[in-house]
Amino acid sequence: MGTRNEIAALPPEADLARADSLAREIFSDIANKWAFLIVEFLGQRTMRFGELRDHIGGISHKMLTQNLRMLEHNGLIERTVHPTIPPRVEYALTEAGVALRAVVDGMCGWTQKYLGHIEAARRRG
Amino acid sequence: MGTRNEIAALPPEADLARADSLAREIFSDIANKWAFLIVEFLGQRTMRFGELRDHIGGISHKMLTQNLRMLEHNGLIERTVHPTIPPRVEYALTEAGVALRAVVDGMCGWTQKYLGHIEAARRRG
DNA sequence: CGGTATCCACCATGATACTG
DNA sequence: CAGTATCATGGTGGATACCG
Repeated sequence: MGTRNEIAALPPEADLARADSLAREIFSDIANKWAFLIVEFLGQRTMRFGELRDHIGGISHKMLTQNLRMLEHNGLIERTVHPTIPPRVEYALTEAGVALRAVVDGMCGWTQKYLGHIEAARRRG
Repeated sequence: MGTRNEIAALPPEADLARADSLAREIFSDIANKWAFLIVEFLGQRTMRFGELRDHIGGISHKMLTQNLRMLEHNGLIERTVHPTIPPRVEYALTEAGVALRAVVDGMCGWTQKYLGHIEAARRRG
């Protein structure tokens, strides 16, 4: 996506949204704020469970676990357990995760770019 | 916020995630499946309420209304009422919405590209 | 430290009905 | 056709506690 031209010709991908149910299911799973934030932070570097929780902020232990499991199940992140005491568990993006990171970064960039626009819209309506 | 980033050259956008609460709030509002699907379909063309509902599929009247209001409130879509009988209401993307569409398209493309990868991951784990 | 399980409050959501 | 309101209800997600 990144530098692909505007809206010009944006074909097949478009109908993914209504396409087969598996694609739709995956799309719905991953298009949520926690998944995006996790991908964003793991995109910066590999992190441990606690680091991730602290960086994200405002996420409960349970939600983080749940989303990490979901992302792992879908092959976006890889979980490495170091059998030390205390345990050390590292999470890293897979290739698919890195690819998604580009999308999430696009969204981050979008948010920054249109922050003013949005504030203005809110004041109006 | 830190304008320096540890990784290659994925700039400031990265720390938006933890940046000011307004950006975070907007990010969290919009990073959800319904918002994405609405943006995706309105990106194809302007649509009426019912059309949108039918194209998206599986969304309740209430959820659609709610999300449309949220997107309008944030200045991503524009609502035009034609005072006919029966009423005709058209929804279209604003400039900000069109820009977000690029992101959503990226996500659609990603989903298609990694569908096989994901299926494989699911079978394994 | 990280994971799992349990409990429970609350809210998001769907269904339904009514209005303009 | 589109919007709003109301209601119930089940599921989401937070808090807590305990395990490895």
